[in-house]
Amino acid sequence: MSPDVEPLGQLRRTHTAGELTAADTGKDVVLLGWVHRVRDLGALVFFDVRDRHGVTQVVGRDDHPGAADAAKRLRPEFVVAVQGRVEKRSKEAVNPKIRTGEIEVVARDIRLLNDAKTPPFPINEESNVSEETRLRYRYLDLRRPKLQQNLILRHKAAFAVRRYFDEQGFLEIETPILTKSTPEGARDYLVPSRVHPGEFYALPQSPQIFKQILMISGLDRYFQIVKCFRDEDLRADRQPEFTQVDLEISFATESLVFSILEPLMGRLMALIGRDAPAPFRRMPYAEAIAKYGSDKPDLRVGMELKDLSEPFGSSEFAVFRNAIAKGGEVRGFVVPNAARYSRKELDQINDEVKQLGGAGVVWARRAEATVQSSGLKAAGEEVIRRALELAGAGPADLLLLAAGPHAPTARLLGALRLSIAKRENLLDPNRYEFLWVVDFPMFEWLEEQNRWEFMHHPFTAPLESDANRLESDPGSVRARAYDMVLNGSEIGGGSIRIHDQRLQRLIFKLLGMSDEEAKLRFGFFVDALEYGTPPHGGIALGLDRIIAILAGEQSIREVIAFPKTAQAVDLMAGAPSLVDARQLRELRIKAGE
RNA sequence: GGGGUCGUAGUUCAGUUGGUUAGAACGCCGGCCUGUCACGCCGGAGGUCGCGAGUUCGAGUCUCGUCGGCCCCGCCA
Repeated sequence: MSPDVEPLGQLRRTHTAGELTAADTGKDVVLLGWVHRVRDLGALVFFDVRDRHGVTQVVGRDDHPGAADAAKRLRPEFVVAVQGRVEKRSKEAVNPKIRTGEIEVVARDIRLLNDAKTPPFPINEESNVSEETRLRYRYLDLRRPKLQQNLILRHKAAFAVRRYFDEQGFLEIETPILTKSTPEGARDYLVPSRVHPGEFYALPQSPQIFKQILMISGLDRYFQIVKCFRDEDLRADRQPEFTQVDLEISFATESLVFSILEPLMGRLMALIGRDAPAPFRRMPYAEAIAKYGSDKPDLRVGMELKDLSEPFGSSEFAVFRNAIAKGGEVRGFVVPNAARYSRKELDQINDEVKQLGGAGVVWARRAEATVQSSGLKAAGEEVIRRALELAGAGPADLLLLAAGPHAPTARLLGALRLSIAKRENLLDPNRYEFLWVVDFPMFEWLEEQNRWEFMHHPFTAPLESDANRLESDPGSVRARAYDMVLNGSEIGGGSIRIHDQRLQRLIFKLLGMSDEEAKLRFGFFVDALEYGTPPHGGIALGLDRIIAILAGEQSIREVIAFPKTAQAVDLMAGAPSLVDARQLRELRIKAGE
C-alpha cells in the first residue's frame, strides 16, 4: 500500500492540537500533525491528530464524504493536514481525559502529507518497551508525551538558569571544546590534530581552568551551560557527554556561592510546583560519612549509622573485638519495623553485603524477653542486648552491624542503608532534601601509588585554619570544597580556589608534581595566576541529574534527547564506528587491533 | 576489568521433568459497523526461540562460549 501523498500547498496551521476548547466552537481551523489513533465505525470515522501540544479528535462524516473516505485510509503516524470546523461535543460525547475533549473538528478536507511505516512500538505512554528498542528508534521514542515533557522541562530549566544568572550580573561566555589534555582526573576524549600530526586536543572534562582565567581577566561573574566529556564507565546517572551549569564568581566566599545557588534551585523547583527552602542544611564531610556512610547522604530516610563498639570491645566475639583492637569500630543502624524479616531475607541482606565487598553483616533483634542475633553464639546475649539498647532498637526493629576500619565500614553500611530504604519503599519521591556537604578532605592517600592525590581538583583552596598543616599533616587538611546534594544525588560540586600562585605551587609540589611537570601541564595557568588574580570560587551543577530528579526519572537517559547505552554506544546513530582509511592516513593514525 | 539480571512473533510476555505442529495479549492485514475516544465484532498473516558450538534418539528448555540491553562494584579531579 502506498497512498498518494499530497503537498502542504497554501495550508497553514491555525491551531495546535492541544488548544481548542468550547470557546472555539464554530471556528474554521487547520490542524497539522500525526495520526494518533483511528476509530473507524463504518460510515463514521474518528481519528486523533497529535502534536507536541496535545491531541484533538477529528471526525469524518457523510456531510463531507471526501474527508470521511480520506480518514478511512489513515494509519497511525501518518502526517496529515485537517481543515474543518470546530464543533462542541454533545454532553455524553465529551472526553474529560484530554484537554480538547469538549470539542471535535468536523473535517471538510483531509490531506495526507506523508505516510508512515508501522512503528515498532506504539507511540503512547502506557506501552512499556525495552530500552534497547527505544534507543534504536529514538526518533519515535521522542514522539512519546513523557519524553517530550522531559525535554520541555529541560528547556524551561535551562531558560530559567539563563534568566537568573543574567539578573545576577553573570555573563555567559563560551569556552573551547578543543582544548588541552590534563591527564589528572577522568580519562580524556582525544581529538587528533591534522595540522600537527601526532598531537591531540582533548575534549574538556569541565571548563575549570578557562573559567578561572576569566576571573583573572576581570569578567567578574561567569556562567555557561556547557557539554563536558569524560571517558569513564557509564551508570544510570553518568553519560560520557553531559551538561553542566558552570559558574565562577570573583571575590567569592562559600556563603556568597551558597546564597546565589539556593535561590536558583528555588526557581528550578518552582518548575514542578515545589520550593527549595533556603538556607540549605550544611553537613561536614566527616559527619556525612559517620552518619550516612556516604558523601551524598539521602536525608529522606533516617536509619543513621552509630558507633556501637562499646559492648564489643571486651566481648567474646573475636571478629568484632579484633576489629576494634586494630583501631576500627563496630557500626550499625536500626531498620524500623524489620524484625519481621524472614531468615531468607536476612540471608539476602548478608549476600548483598558480600557483593558490596564486605565480609557480611550481623543482625540482631529483640524477641519477647530474650534476643536473637546471627552473632548470639559468638557475642553472648548480654552484649547483643547492650548493642540493641545503645542503638535504640525497639521490639519491632532490626539492628544491622558491621565491623572494621571507620570509613570503609561506614560506606558499606551506607550502601546497605540505601538498598534497604529502596526495599522498604522509604524514598518518598515527593520529598526533596537539599544539603551542602562541606569541609571535604583536601587530599586522599593513594595506597598503590604511595602518594597524595587531590580529592576535588588541584586548584581547590585549603581551609585557612588547616593550611599550616599542609606539609606536616596533609591528610588532616580540609578543603574549601562543597557539594550540593539532593535526595542522595550529587547534583553539584565546587570550591573556593587558590588565587595565590605561591600556594598553588606548593600544592603541586605536595601532589608530587615537579615545577617542570606543573609548568608542562598548567604552565599557562600558573603564569596567569601571577598577574593579579582575585580571590574566586564557583561551582558546576549537573543539569542532567537535576532534570532527572525534577522529572521523577531514575536515569538521566530519560532527559537527554540522544543518550548512549552503558557501553557508550549511540544505538540510533551507530556511534562509535570505524572510519575511512583515508581519514586515518590524513591524521597519521594507525587504528589498533 | 568484575558481579548480577534479561534476550521467544512488530511489541510486551507465557512456555511444566528435555518430548507431537512454540502459545497469549496488543499491534498488523482483510471484512462488517453512524457517536467512538484503549471503539466493538468476524476472519487472517506473522517465529533464525540473540548468535555459535556441545550433550542427547530428541534442545526454546541442559552445558560451554559469544554478542547485546539494564543495574551495581572498580573507575568517574
